[in-house]
Amino acid sequence: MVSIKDVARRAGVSIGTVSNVVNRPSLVSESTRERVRAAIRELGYVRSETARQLRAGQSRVIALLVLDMTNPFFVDVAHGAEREAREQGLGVMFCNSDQDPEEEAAYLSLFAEQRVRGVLITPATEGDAALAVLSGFSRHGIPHVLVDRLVPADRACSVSVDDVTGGSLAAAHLFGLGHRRIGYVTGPLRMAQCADRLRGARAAAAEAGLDEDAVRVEERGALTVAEGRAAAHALLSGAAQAWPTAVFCANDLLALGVLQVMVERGVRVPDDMAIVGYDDIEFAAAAAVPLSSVRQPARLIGRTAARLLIEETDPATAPEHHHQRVVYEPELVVRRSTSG
Amino acid sequence: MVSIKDVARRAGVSIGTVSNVVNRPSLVSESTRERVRAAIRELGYVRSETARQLRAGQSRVIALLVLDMTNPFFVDVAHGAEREAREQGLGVMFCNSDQDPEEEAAYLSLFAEQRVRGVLITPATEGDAALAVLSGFSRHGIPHVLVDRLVPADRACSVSVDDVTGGSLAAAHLFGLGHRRIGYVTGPLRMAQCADRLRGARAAAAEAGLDEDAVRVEERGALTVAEGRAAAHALLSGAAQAWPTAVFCANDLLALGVLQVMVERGVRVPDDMAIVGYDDIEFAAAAAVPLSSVRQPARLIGRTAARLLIEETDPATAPEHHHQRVVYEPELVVRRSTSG
DNA sequence: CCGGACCATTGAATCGATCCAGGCGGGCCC
DNA sequence: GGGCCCGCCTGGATCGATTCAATGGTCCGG
Repeated sequence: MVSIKDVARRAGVSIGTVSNVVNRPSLVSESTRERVRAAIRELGYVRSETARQLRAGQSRVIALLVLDMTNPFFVDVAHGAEREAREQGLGVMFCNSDQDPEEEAAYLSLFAEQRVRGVLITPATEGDAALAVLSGFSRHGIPHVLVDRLVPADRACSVSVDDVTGGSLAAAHLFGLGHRRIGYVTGPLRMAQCADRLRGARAAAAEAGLDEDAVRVEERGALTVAEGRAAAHALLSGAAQAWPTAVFCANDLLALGVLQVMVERGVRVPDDMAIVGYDDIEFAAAAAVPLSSVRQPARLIGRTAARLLIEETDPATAPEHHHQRVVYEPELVVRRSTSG
Repeated sequence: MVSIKDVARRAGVSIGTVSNVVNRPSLVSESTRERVRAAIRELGYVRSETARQLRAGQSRVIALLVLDMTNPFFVDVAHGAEREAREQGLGVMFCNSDQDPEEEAAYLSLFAEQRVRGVLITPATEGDAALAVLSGFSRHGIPHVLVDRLVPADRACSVSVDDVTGGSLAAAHLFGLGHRRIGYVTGPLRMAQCADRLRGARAAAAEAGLDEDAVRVEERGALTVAEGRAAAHALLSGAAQAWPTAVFCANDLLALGVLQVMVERGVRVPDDMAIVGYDDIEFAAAAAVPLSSVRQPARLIGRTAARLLIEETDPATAPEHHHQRVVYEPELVVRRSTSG
C-alpha cells in the first residue's frame, strides 16, 4: 500500500509538505504543489483514514442500528441518514439488531472499538434497560441520537413521531366512517411505539363516545407480515357477528398480512373489513387494495437524526449544541382499504 | 478516551503486558492478568480498532454497495452478508449507489480511504465501464466480490444466479399455460440481469415453437413500482385484442406496479392477464393477488459473497484462495397471479 | 558456585498520518 | 550592512495499538 512516505520520497519533499498539499494547499508553493500532486497521481496514493483518525481521535463513520432492516420504514430512515451523512463526507454503517438485546450489545462494542463518530439507534429494549444501553454509550463517550424513540433530553437528542396522535388519527378515521368495534393488531406492547398508538386509538374511541371495548387488542410477537396473517386468523376465529368491522395495524407489514388473509377468506376490503396500516411504506400504496396508512416522514427522520449527530460531534458546532427532542407529526393517507 | 497506557499505569505494568493480556492471555501470569483485567474493567477501557488497524494494515469492516437499497432483494442480500460477517467478528457498511456511477465512485474512494477489508459490489455500470471500476479496485489493492453479476474469474470472485434460466422458467410457465403473446417489462436492457432474462424468455418462446414476436419488450428506466405502473399503462394503450395475455417482469417491484394498475383498470389477474415477477421478495407473496415469481436465494447470495471475500482476505486462508464464480439456480414459485 | 534454561515482563520500533516549532534564504527597511 | 520579517519547507513528537528482541529473575543440574 502506497503511503505518504512514498509520495514524499518520489516528489523529493518531506512528509509534512505532502500533508500540507493534501490538507492546506495554500501553504505550499505552486511548483512544489504540482510536483507532489503528480507524485500522488503516479503512485495512486490514497490517504489512510485510519491514520488520520488515530491522530484526530474522531472517525468519519456513523452507525445506524435499527430493529429490523427488512422493514422498508427503517430502510427509508437509513436512506435519509445516508444522504445527510454523504453530504458531510461521512459514511454510514447500517446495522440490524433484529430486536435482540444481545446482537445490540455486540454491535455497540463493535462501534466502540471502531470509535465511530456516533450512533443513531432504535433501542431493542425499553425503559430502564434502554437507559442502561444509553449509559453504556455515555460511559464510552459515544455520542448518540435516538430514532423513533423519545428520551429525556438531558441525556441525548431524539427524533420521533407523535405516535399517540398517529394512533388517534387512524382510529378516529375508522370511527368517523361509522365503525364501532375495531381491532388493533400490534407488536409487543412493551414497545413504546405500539403502546402509544394504542393510547391514541383509545383516546379516539373516548372522543367518539365509545368505551374501551371499542378497541380490541390483538398483540403479536413481532411486526411482520407473517404475524399479521396470524393475527387476522385470530380476529376471524369467532362468530362473524363478533368480528370487528375494521382493523388498525401498528405497522404496514402487519396490515399487509391481515389484508392478504382477508382476501383469501373472501372478506371484502373495505366493505366487510376496513384496514389502516402505519408507516405508509411504498408497498402499502402498491398493494392490490391500496392500504390507508399513517405516514411517518421516514427519510426526514433519518436525515434529521444524522444532522443532529453531526452537529453534536463536529468540533465547530459542538459547543453550541444542546440536546433536543424533535417530534414530527404523522399524517393519515386514505386509500381504498378504508374508502371503497 | 481511555487508552492502553492508562490501563498500564493503573495496573502498574507495561503497555506490552496489557496488550498480551488482551490478545495472548496465556503468556501472562495469573496474578498480573487479573490485575490488568481489573484495571480494564475499572477504567472502562475499549481497545482502539483504529490503532490496531494502523499496525495490522487491515480493517475489520467490509463494504456492500448495491444499486438500490430500497429494493427488498438487496436488503436480503445485505442481511445474509451481515450474518456471515458478524460470525467472523466483522462489520458491514451497507451502502447505496442508486445506480449512479458518480455516487459509486464517491463511495469507492471512501472505502479506499477507510481501508476496508474488501467490497461486495453490484456495479452501476456494465461491460468496459464495470471493468474500469474493477481495475480501480485492483489498483488500490482492494479485494472485491461481484454480487449478482458475472465477471471473468481471473479478476475476482462473483456470486450470481443464472438469469437466462430464470427468464426461461418464467416464460415457459406462461407459454405452458397457453399464453401466446406475453409482455416483458424490464429495466434498462444494458443491465446484464435484464438482458439475460429476456434471452431466457425468447429461448422459451422458441422452445414452444413461437417466434420472437411472442415476447413484447417494454423497457423502462428503472426497476421500481412507479415504472411498473407506467409500463402497465403502456401495455394497455392499444386495442384490447392486441394486449398480451400475460406479463413477465424483470423484478417484483415492476410486477407490483403492473398488478396495481391491472386491478385499478378492472383487468382480472390472472384470468385476463397473468403476471410473473422476479426475485420473490416478501411482498410478492403478501400482495392481495399473490405474485408468481422467480425466486433467487438472496440471503444465500449475500452470505456466500461475504464468505468468499473473507476467505480471500484472511491471511490464514488467503494462500489457498482462487477466484471463483458461484452461480445459483433460480426457482419458479407459482402463486395465484398465474394460476387463478 | 556457576552456567544454562525458562518464564514473565519490559522497552522500543513501527504503522501513516497531523501539526507545530524552528530553520533557511531572500528581500526590505533603516 | 545589520536586523527583521516572511514565505516555504523540514524534522520530530504524537496518536494507540502490536510485536519482538532484550532483560532480569528463578530454578535446576553439574
